Amino acid sequence: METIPALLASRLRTAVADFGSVEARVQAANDTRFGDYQTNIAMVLAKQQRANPRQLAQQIIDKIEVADLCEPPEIAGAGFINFRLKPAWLADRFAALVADEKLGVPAPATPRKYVIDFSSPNVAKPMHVGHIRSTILGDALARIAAFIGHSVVRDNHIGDWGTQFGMLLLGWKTELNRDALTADPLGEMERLYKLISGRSKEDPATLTAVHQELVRLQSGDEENLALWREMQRLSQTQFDTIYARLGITFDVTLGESFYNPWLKEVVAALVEKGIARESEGALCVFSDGTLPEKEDPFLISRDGEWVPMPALVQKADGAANYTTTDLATLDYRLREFAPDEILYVTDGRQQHHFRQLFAIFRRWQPGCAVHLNHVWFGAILGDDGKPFKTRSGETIKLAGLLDEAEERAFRIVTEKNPALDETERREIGRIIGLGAVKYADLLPNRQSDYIFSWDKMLALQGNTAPYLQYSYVRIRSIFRKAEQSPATAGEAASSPPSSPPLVGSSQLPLQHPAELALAKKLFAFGEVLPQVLEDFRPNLLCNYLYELASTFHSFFEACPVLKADAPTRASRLTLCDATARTLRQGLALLGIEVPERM
RNA sequence: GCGCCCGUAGCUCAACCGGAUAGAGCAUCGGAUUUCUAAUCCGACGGUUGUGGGUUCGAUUCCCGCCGGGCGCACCA
Repeated sequence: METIPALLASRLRTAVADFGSVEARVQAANDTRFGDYQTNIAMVLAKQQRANPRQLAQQIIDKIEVADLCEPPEIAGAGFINFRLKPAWLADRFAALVADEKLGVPAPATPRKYVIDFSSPNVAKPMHVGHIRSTILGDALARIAAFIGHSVVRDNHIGDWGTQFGMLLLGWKTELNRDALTADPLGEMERLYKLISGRSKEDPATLTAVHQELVRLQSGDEENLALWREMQRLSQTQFDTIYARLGITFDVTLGESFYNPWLKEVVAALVEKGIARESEGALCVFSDGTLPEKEDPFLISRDGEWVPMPALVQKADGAANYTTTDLATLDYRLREFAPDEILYVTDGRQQHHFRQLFAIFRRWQPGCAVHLNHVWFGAILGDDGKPFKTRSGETIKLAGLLDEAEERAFRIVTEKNPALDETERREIGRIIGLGAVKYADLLPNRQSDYIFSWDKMLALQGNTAPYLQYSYVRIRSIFRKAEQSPATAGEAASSPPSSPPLVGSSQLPLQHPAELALAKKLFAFGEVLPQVLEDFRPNLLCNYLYELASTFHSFFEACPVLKADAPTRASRLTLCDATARTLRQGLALLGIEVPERM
């Protein structure tokens, strides 16, 4: 289903063809006084041709053929062209929207294949608040891309290899508390890591022992490998528990270690192609001088001079590192999945790493058409504006955070709706608590740092998940009542709000301003979703859903549904049904569930 | 020092590749409920968009300088 702006834009393109070539952009009017949609095409064209914008606008209006869908367009301000849709067309359009399973989201011109690399926890470390944004953001993007009609591979790249295992192995062999391991495996492994890490900073002998354990692991020592596998297994169990709670799945879960067999080849290929060379014992990639200095990821300015900032692909001790693994991973993904796009959802501190990685890859495989995107995000901060930690300076564990969210939500449900039995209150608390956490994380612009606040996150007023869920609940309540009361012929959608159109297109008298506002807001779902994927910004979807919910609540207050006369009642029920479906689908795309009552 | 990001209402944040009178929520104040869930709605208050220039019909948005903050800067990932 084509969106309204796309429809108007195509009409504009035809009308403007004689005047020059310019991209026709149509957007929803920001004020109903101006109509429903607007374009600044005449002003853009006028600037291009040093012509009078209002005159050009008039010429465009004279030529454009839109009489079937809107009133004669009007010129306003410096040269805006405003469109006001005809009520009859609006009604037809609304009927089509209601009948559309995808709620007006247009099919992509060319479906693409996305590999989305997100979450990426580390073995032997509990998942903490630092993992939440990658996990939730990546999941939302995956859901959105799939819903639009792209194909998606969800790829969890586990940190299962690296120098931390030297510490863990030594700790495991010398300090392991079996009971603690049984009770809380990740807590115990974390304790061991911290213990040895602290000790090795002061004691050279410990440091040597740590290094020996690492070397033994890397050279294939059976005992160490077995312990390492045990740590992996215990960790994966914990990850799976968290992902199950969050409703998140992966198509591919592979550790960094999986790519070890290819590391030598990658390095050899880079050397052979002259991309990497030896420097201070390490193998490095230097600038090839094709980029301006400021944009070159292999240069850095020191004291007014541009000096090399190479990327290491092999350390002086012969071991590979992060960059090498990422190159091997990238190559593997291309061979295995042949994606059009790869998304790396990580925090913003890794921007330089990915710029280097992408640049090396382009030199290594110049013909490859894949788009590489570093979808980065800002930090989560505490009240003090510093990285979010507990009072004692510990990182906040994800499992505990989710527990607390559910518990707080449960207490609120109990307070608001004590009549429900405890099982149901628990379930509602779970849905609301998890929804609140996810929504609070997705709402800010992803590149901003944001301040974590329990109160804000679980606030039930304002732009929050519970507010959106409540809109849905109110609608469901209407339909429950509609079933009880003697329904007039042929309406009353029963349980799942995915019903077919309740009435025919000719019977949708959208007249009340609140009805029209709601219908127009519903049209916008299909306009917003592609934008979300364009810049990987789910916050646009959050804002849309909030506006939709807010528009619905206004409608709900202004327009009685069940008490309205027959044709109005039917059209209002249809509005409610479409709103419920859009809210439920929109929240589902953010990984958020809706309760039937709350 | 250099690079990236940021600076918008008392607080937390928006603003769709430059668009019309910069929007929300929280907080504060005032109103609405015998009516489909008041976890709601309606209204008021609140701004020199850090600062100084520039480009433009038009700038929170683009360019330059300055002030302030965060992050990063070769053998960790």
